[in-house]
Amino acid sequence: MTDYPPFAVTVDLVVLTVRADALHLLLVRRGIPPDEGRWALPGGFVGIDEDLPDAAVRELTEETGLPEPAGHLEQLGTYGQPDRDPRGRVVTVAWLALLPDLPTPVAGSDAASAEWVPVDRLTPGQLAFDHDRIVADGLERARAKLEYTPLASAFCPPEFTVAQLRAVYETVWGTRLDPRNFHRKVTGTPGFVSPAGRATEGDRGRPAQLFRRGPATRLHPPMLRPEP
Amino acid sequence: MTDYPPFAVTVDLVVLTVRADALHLLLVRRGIPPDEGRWALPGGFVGIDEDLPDAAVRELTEETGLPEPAGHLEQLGTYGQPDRDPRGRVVTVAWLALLPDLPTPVAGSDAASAEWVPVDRLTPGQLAFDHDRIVADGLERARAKLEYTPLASAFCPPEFTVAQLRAVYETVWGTRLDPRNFHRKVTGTPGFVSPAGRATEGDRGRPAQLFRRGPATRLHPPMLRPEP
DNA sequence: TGAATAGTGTCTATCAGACATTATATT
DNA sequence: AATATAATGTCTGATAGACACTATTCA
Repeated sequence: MTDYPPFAVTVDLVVLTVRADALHLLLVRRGIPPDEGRWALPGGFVGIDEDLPDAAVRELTEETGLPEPAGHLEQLGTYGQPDRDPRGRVVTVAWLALLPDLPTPVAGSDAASAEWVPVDRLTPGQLAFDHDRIVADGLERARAKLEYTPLASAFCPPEFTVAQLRAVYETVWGTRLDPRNFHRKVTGTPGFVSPAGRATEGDRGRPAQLFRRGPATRLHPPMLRPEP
Repeated sequence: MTDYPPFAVTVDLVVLTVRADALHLLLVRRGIPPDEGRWALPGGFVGIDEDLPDAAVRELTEETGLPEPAGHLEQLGTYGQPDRDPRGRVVTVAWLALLPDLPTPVAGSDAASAEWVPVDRLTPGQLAFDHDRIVADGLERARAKLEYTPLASAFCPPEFTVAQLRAVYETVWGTRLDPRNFHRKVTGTPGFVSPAGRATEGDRGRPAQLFRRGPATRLHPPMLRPEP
């Protein structure tokens, strides 16, 4: 193994959630050089005996302060331009996490400086390293996956209403969807959602039925974005 | 950098092509331990100053003997289980390549032992390392991408007929598609293909119009796989 | 002329989008 | 009662699947 060039390997996380009708991204302010004081994706080095998904889950739980990572976690892509990190040759495996809005604000061991930032407030060049591009790729992946998979429910608590699910689509896509057609579509797509049997109470208006995630892993037919 | 665990980083390639109405995968027979003599994906170590896409293109051209990588190349995913390589901690960035059937057989510098293998002849456990899983992921990615992108044309030469394109879909998906509906769909989807203005000659039957790849990057509406 | 392949047309069930209507809660 | 939200129903145009038919070549 000494024959081969030595790399450092990190994981970085694009953690998205929907809160207050805006798509939010979890960012940390870097406390050490390089790029000290700038916003960056949460992440860190992979242990020499640690599997990549384990490293991603570890960073996610550390940064969010949640014992169990609810929601969804998938590999996004690997970024390894030779000059992307001034410390040397660092290849990062980026992960995309979709989480329900957390009841408690972020408070983990490393998360003193972690914050949810609305994605439409991000400006190019604002993030450290090549994290701008990683975030852009993560957003596009999330938007595309909502079309063909039931992953929108990963943004919701275990039980949710059709209106909540619709708000996820509208927020992630930045579009408006007809509530009646959306309701028909969601309840008519096999395995998308399963009735929980209960209903909401205490709100204005007629109570809404609660649903859980259904067994489907892909949507047939897909929920296509409205064309511009 | 000496503080961080040292990894080796490789690229591995899932190279697919359609020939003789069967989906083929490019494999090499390993000439050195570990797993000497077994089939494996083409690939190799990334240079310490080499970008990841450059390493993938380099391996692809070396193994296929083609100066320009026609077709399509995209990152597939990164695999880094601690025990996946007995030589030590090796993380591999896998790439998916879709190529037109090569006029000349594979003949590159390292490619003395490279061969096209029909994918339905692969048996579990046949490949070295964790390459079984990487191939499975690559196949699923290719099958899924044919639904929502015009990438099927990456399997075709620069000019192709609708029937050739249909053969790609049928081969990759392992299904039969109605030639008439397929023709209507392909020519009716904006930007999927552009007429080349010429036609085939010398075959049996009516000559077919030739097309080139269109400008679209995604298909609207998608070409959905028939449900089983 | 017959065989083979390319391409067009037609019919029908299904689906998406637009929008009216009914249902059930709070204030 | 007025208002707000949930859920269902109706209509229309577009699309997918099934399949008849026409077009153009070679043998």
